[in-house]
Amino acid sequence: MALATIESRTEGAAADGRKPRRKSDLLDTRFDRRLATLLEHAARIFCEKGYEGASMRDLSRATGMSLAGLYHYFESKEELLYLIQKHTFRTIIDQLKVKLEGPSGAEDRVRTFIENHLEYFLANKEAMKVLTHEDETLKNAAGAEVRAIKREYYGICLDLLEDLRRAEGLQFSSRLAVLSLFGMINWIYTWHNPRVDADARVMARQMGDIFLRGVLSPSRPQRKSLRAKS
Amino acid sequence: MALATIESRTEGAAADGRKPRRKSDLLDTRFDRRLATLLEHAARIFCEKGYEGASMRDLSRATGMSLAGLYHYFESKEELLYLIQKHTFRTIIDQLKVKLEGPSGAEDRVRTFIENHLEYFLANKEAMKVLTHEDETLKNAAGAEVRAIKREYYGICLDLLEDLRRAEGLQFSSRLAVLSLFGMINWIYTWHNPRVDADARVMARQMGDIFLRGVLSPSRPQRKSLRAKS
DNA sequence: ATGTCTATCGAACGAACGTTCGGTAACTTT
DNA sequence: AAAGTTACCGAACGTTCGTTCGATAGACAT
Repeated sequence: MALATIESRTEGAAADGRKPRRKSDLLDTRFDRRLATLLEHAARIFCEKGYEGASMRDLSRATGMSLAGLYHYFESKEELLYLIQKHTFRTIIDQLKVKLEGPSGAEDRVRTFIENHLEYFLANKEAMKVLTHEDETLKNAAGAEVRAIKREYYGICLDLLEDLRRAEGLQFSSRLAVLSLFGMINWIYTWHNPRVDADARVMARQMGDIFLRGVLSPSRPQRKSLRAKS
Repeated sequence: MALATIESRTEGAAADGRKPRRKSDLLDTRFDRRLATLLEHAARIFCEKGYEGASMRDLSRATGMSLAGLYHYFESKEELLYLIQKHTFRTIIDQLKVKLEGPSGAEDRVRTFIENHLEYFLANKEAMKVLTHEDETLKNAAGAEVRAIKREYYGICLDLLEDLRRAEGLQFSSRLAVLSLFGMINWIYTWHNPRVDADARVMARQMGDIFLRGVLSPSRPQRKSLRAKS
């Protein structure tokens, strides 16, 4: 039930039932800009204390806006999380699609995927941690919508890997490959330290090496018996 | 301050300041057994709703024990999380050490690590998700202790990988390798479905293949130029 | 039989939570 | 100048939270 409002708010003002706006859309963008900075603060707070652990009073304190004033920009704490997750996911997907537009080899395309993910992840650590960590937090319609976007992202990666598998004439479980890759590149939010770790470009190169060699190498004969089997 | 109590409770009753127990230790084990089942229920609830989202009333309902009665077995919700995390981590490490006792090749030892991790993970999904997901939740002394155990576990894996690197005369960043591996094997809690995915043994084999080939393969010449670089 | 210890409970406490209400001051449109 | 809209606020509401208090009933020791 909340989703209807959510969607009308975020999917273009022209579609909803209100009167046509006569003022310049400057006011519209002022609203949007203010909302955007609220979302930024919220992402930081959700990142630091977790969604459940964060309070509206935390956000009020961080933004200097009164508790009641916040509700002028969204209608619930849940919608806050929804807006953060949806925007973050859409942005990373849109950015990826642009980078995949030109023709390129199957391996390069997978490397582009990894690089795009890590670049966006490290440039938007807080929002990406909220996206990753609060994966199962949203329920109902809003949760379903975010989960659908996630499936789209997963599907793109799966397609890239299956293209690669076909191009190289190899055999491996695409599902396991995607999920292993996602593990590698998502887990990063638990450990990456910009003062000791390389930047996104370099790390995409290194992780891409590990993953792609692992997936592309022919299975070499086991040096030793791998435990009793058959 | 809470940690002192926590430690005296969990590190053997003989060391604390109480009178020597005259009753048979049957009562002691009854207490411990009851506590253990409470911890099991708590792990399931923390797993389902997250630590912050779970309430003591949830635990009371799930166990059939009154809200007040729970506090006979631990002194705070925080200690509950601490006990779950500490016990889970210690058990997986102890189990690993046993399996690593015999002499074996460097690669097999890494495979043993992966297999042990996945086996324990899938056999104790709930506790392991709580361990993984509520990584940064505990603060102060209890948090520091769990973090120290985690560092021990990380260190074991790092040593195994450096042994392997030396044995094979290869060059790769051990830090990145460990953390990539941890990503692969920890991320599993977000997707593993026993009805569609293989069991721990098989998955350890497959993930081990990807990871080890990736780390062990010599860097093959790039088929295509990898973007403009130099 | 009496006193101590263990396990448990109903009821309550104060704090914090997400959210709402009624108002106000500034700005826009008429 | 009047009317309407937008952007906010202080104060409160009802709920839920983690935790504590005082009591009780059985088990065990003296």
